Amino acid sequence: MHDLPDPPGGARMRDVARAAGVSAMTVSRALREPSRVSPEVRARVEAAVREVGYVPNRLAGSLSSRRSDVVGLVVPSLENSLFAATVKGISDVLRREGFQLMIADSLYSPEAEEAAIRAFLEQRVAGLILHDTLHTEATVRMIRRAGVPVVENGTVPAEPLDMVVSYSNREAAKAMTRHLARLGYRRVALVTLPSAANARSRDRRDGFLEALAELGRPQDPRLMLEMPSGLVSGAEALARLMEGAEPPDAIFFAGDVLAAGAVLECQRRGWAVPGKVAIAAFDNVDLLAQLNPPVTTLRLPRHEIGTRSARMLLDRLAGRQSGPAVLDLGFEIIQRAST
Amino acid sequence: MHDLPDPPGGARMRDVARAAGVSAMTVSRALREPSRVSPEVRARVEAAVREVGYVPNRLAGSLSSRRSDVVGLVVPSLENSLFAATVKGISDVLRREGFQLMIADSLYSPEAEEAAIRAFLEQRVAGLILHDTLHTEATVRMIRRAGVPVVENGTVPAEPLDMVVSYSNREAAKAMTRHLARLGYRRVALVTLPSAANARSRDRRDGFLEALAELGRPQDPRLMLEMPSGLVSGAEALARLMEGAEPPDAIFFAGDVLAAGAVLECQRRGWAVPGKVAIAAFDNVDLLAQLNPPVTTLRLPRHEIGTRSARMLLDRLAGRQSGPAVLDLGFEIIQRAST
DNA sequence: ATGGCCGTGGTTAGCGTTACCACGAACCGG
DNA sequence: CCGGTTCGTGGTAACGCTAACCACGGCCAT
Repeated sequence: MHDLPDPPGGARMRDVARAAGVSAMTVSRALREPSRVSPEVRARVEAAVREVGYVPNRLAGSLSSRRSDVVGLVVPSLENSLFAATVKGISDVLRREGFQLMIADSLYSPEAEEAAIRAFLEQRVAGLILHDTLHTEATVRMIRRAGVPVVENGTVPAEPLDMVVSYSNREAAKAMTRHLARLGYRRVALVTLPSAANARSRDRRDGFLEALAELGRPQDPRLMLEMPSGLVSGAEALARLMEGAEPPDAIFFAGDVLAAGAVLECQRRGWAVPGKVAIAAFDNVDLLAQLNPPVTTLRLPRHEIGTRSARMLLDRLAGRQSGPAVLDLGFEIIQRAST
Repeated sequence: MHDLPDPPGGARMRDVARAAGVSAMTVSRALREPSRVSPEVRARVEAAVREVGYVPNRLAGSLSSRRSDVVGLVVPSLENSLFAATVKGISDVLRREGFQLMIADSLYSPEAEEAAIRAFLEQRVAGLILHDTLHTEATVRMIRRAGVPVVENGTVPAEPLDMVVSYSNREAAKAMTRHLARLGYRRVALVTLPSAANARSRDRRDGFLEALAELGRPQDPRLMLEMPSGLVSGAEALARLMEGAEPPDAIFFAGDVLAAGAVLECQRRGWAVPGKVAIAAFDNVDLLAQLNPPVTTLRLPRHEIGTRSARMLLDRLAGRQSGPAVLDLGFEIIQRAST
């Protein structure tokens, strides 16, 4: 909280009004509903605005009108480029509609998310977009009480808070697992991010297991691994899985850039991919297409999740849409040379 | 701009006051300066806050106090992970100090930046952090008039608006060019991002040329190329440079992931790096360390730029620091196997 | 002509908070 | 034991804007 040096240049609406020879109310109208003001007055007001360098005070405006044009967004991490695509999609839509974006990271912690959401509600955001679907009880209560519309993004949750725009992590993992089986791989391993604080990881693991069950294959704990995020981590996962007694013939890296790290490690070890082991990834980062070999992966509508989330939120705010809604945007398998 | 559904759950300060049996003013104090209120009253107020589910309205608070706890940040792109590190640094500091982050992308356009800044000033942000140093005249006027503190980040500008936290793109490019010369490379090529709307690219080119001049080497236009961002683009740059009559023996990719794209292309073509051609990059993205061979690059203090920028801004807001200041955080060469 | 109605602009009363000042009660040294 | 601090609290007036009325003049239809 700190000083707002308005004083010297801070022209207020009444200064504009004086300069234009009208009342403050007319200035307000000329700015927000130009059609309700005569053309001459409108021109005088516009000239006066430029003359005095007026910058409207939305704090005052929002307080008075009880509306806000700020949307709060919480992502698990600001550094992960996967979320960046979604953020970009959100921002694109908000900009066009004249909304502002307030952003915070939850660090994958529901408590940190709660703090961020509380701060957003204090700023009286018009709506929230949350990239995690796991919330504390206090968070849910707070949001309900505030009556603010919410879009959740990370996966398709069992009990949506309000609106949802996502793809299904479970279905995506299941589809890729089946795909690998169809290609003839018999021992498919799964590497996920730590599932403890990450519902998406759990969903992917569930999808993987479901596919195995459908295929009538046994679960083999030696073929499942949790690894932290990062290229190095992917290389290590590869090493660990391959040095076992019955190594996998295919590895599905269900997260982040793990798969890329593994492919690069295969290069170093001189292992043929998919000759020695096939590798599949979860997210279509462009690096995967450029690796040697290019990596089979899923195309997830990251950017569209952003645009549709923002649009859905704004529709609700504009009263164009009413109830909760769940939008599953699906996914697509991109078969490349690595499998 | 849309409806703020305060009504049902929207407890105001006076509701808390009533529940606690004190005046609204006392509630305000209990919340902001607990030490100035007796322990019993403080406890009653805290209980009342929980009881009625009170969420302070910072719009009203800021309007009244003429302070704000929101910082506006403009980055060129929300998708580029290079900026993500800086954003993260900023966010980390702001969170700890109880500030909020409003973010927008300029798309590398000064006009879009102007629009974003105007919107931020309308929201009465306490300060601005700008990742570009190229601004329209109107932008400069607006910021000056608003009297809001600003930190610029992208490079060390000729005429700082206010405060600056950065490394010098020119010095960094110069250092890497000298480094390559020292390693014995005779024909060093430079690939930059399009310099038209990107002051950083120009700075890097200037640094490169300065180094050549110091080394007494001629400029060779066939050894300079501008390419858009991306891995594919790096591969193409490599191809173009190498198919010339007198190809370079080293290429300095001064931006983004171009270098990575080039190394991957070399793998595909079976070209030894650095046997056939040496490759150096500009930014220390972790991919570069994992490629085969690992790529020589610069370590730039991206995260620290964020933390220091935020801290400098908050120091100014707290009156702990006064004048403009330029902080050059330097860089470091990481020599790896690719050169 | 005259009543009503639109199109325009002004007036008033907040929005929910904080700054500022006032006030009474304890407290304290001379 | 009394004038002056200090401490804790409350009242009031903004902060800059907008919602909701209200006023006024001109215009048409009857």
